Amino acid sequence: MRTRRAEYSESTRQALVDSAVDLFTERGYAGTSLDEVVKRARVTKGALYHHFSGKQALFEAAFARVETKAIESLTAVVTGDGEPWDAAVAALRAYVRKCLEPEYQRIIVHEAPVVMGWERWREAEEHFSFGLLRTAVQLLVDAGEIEEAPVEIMARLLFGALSAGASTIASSSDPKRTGREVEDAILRVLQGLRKK
Amino acid sequence: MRTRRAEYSESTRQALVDSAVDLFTERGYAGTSLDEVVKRARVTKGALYHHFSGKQALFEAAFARVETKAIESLTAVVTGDGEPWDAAVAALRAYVRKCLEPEYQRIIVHEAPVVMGWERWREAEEHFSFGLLRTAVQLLVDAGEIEEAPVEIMARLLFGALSAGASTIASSSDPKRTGREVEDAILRVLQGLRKK
DNA sequence: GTTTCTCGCATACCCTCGGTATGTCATGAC
DNA sequence: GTCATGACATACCGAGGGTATGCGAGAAAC
Repeated sequence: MRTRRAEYSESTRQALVDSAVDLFTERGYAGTSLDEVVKRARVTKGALYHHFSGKQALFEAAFARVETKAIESLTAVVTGDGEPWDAAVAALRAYVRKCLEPEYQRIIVHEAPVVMGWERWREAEEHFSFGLLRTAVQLLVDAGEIEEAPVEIMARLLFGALSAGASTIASSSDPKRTGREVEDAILRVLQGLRKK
Repeated sequence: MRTRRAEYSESTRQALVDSAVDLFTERGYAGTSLDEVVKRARVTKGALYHHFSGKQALFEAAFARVETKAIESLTAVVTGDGEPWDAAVAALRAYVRKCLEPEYQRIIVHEAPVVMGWERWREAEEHFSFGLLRTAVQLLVDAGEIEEAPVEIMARLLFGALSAGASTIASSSDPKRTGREVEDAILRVLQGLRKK
């Protein structure tokens, strides 16, 4: 039986992470002060330091929150029914759409590599979206849809291209048109890799 | 006739930018304090604030320094002699090599999008490496080597993929092997876009 | 039911660092 | 030689991350 105290504690922690996600999305890591985070969560810094060792740890919790939510929706797409090719195309589309969400783009794509450092970010991503993307590429290779290739590398290039594409769409004056162009370009690249 | 004062002033400014490049490369923007930059340049903060409106302006000067140097070497490759196809391949190779340089990777690829904000970074890159990469893609389209396509978008995806590839090489335990794999993968992608 | 313990906070404080305001002096103009 | 200017140097301030300590609500023990 879970105590009321444990419940309150967890609720406070959630509120802190929720507030951090909102503020990091809006202002970035450097532009967000811990005082604002705690104010928004209706606690004080003591509570924050009780749950997290510092600002970076809070960021990593925010990162994990956003990515956990992301892979919930992406996993079904990657491992779903249908031809491997169609599943891969659907996964890439879904990933681009995910990158268009403000919190994913700001926290995962833009801020995390710098805040966490590239290597730590890369390592974390193995268990989240990048891991899924690599699975999608692996499934294509296994199904014989594309030539044998170092899956890791191919997935890395795709990951870089997709997030660049999404950032381009997000900052476009005509996101619909840019979105179609990005999608077409990605499909062309993928088609070019396909075995005949 | 240039005065001695003007000369000293320019020398001080250079020293500040040089120091900033070194420290931003080593520690990133957030991890570099202005006191360290001025100490390394053998001046005080008054001098820094005379030449730059703040830390961000100093970063932008560092960015411009690193990119100006980068395009010096990249321009010849993009617009050099030889078949358009070969020139494009050479340009991509040269760009990956450039991304492997610690200062380019840290300041341009990792830090700038966050410090300057994605849109400001993108705008600045139009006049630097990205602009050159787009030229390379444009030359391929003009020469009929690849199908008609929105050059801007294709260049953006490539830019994202190449910098992700370079970051992967830089953090690899076997950079030589990873380097070859990245190169092969990029060539395959490019080959897949080629008109038959 | 009462007392004691624990831990989840709240508060006060400290130091670093980006930025501001003011003063000084080396250089250049006349 | 005198005066003006601008290229600095220095002192100061407040924001913000982090540390240390105290308090009290909830849980456990009796």
